[in-house]
Amino acid sequence: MAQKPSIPKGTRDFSPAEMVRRNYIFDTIKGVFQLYGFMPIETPAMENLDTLLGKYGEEGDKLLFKILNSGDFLSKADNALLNAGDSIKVTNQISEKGLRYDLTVPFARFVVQHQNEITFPFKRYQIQPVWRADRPQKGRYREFFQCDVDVVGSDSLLNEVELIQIVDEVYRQLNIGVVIKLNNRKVLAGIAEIIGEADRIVDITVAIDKLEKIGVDKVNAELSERGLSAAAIERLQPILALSGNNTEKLAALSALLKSSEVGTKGVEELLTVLRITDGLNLSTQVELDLTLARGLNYYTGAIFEVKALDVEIGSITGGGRYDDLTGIFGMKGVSGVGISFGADRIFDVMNQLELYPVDVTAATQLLFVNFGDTEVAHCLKLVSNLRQKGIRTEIYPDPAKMKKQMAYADKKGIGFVAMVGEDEMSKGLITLKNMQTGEQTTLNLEGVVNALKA
RNA sequence: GUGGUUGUAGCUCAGUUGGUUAGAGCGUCGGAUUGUGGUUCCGAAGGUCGCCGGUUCGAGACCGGUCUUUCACCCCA
Repeated sequence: MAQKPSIPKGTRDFSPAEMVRRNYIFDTIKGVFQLYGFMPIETPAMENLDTLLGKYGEEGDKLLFKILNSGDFLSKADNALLNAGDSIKVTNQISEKGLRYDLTVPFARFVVQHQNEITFPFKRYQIQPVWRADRPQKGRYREFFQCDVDVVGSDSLLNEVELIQIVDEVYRQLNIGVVIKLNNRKVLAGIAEIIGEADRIVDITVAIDKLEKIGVDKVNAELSERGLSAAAIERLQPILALSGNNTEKLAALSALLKSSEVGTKGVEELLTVLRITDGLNLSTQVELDLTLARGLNYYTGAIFEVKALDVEIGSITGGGRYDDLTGIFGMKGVSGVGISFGADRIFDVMNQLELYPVDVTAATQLLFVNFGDTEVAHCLKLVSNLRQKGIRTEIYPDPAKMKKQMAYADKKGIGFVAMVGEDEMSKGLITLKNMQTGEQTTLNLEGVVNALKA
């Protein structure tokens, strides 16, 4: 063996057995999306860098995969910058395209670009890979699939509720136990406002997002490190200490945020969403979580995150409302809300918990043994006939030894083998072997169909 | 981007304080069985020990770099 070929860090190959399982996940998600009236779109893997840059924060920009310009790209670069080793500025000169980082921003670009062809509210879903130049880690890949559903052009909170229903339905079908965490950016803005640090909302949210993980003391320490005043941190404490069920938390929050207009609006939104979902008999628990703040900073209203209950793997679905994403591309006043299912993490969860139904295989049902040219010519007709009846049928391509052909069927998990040699040909029959029981019977075509359909 | 971890046959892994020709199980291929798989038996193929450099009479083992794996941090699906 010379050098072993390999694939880039953080990417994966998927075998047939894995693809069958992944497709089960994609098909389930797609099915639910369609049930709620969403239509598919696709966008290119690469976007112009100016579409992507500046939408995900400073960190996000760093994690973008950039594509080198074609041709003699160095000739257009500034030698002074090259010699100075200024990677960032040189990058701008030699790269103008990048791989998409998520599906939401390309979607916003799509909406603006096609606004005259779109009927609003526009409900679309999109299942495609995205790329992030992150360091791989548990449940973290550099290439992974997102399954996005978004509604743009409607302010109604009914959309938020429908997204929660979709989450509930998808995970009910996949049989994954989850909790839906809900928060609202306006509430977070309100909190920042009443503690007198309205412009530090990002620092505040990033820190309190870690509450559950590192505890209140370390959160306070981090807030202090991020430059928040001791007085502000002091005023934040009642909020960090909030407890009880959703209703109790919201009541307390409502009082705390009374003086903040935006905060009060956020509380109202949460109340509305929770009131409606309460009446829907969902099997998934919806939990108000004020520490839920991570995620893209273009969110302006609801924020969602879904965590698996039985596997430690970070969030498997996330999303929220963004009031002005299209504004960045020159189309004001269009609000959108959406969520994204992380297919690769869902795949990991399903694998760990072995949650696939037994019949999730698209394996061949019937293999015809190849006995030679004459027999093949005869069998091909039978094969076509069976395929037309919807039976997944193949014929072994080479006149190999029986043993080899049988072993092939065995390893591929093919349930039945058909043998048609001279004898069967002359009688117009088929010898059918059940690979599980070893039982063998000679039937006509109709008999084979019945045996396979049973 | 920062810090730790990993790398030996297709896969999972042994390999002693540095010492001749690097092993096992599983898998693959062939045969026992030229119209019968799973079990059994026999046999074979398959390695630049991740890569590059260094120390040494001698390196799979030690040192440095690099890539890869994996985990944490930042951040995030």
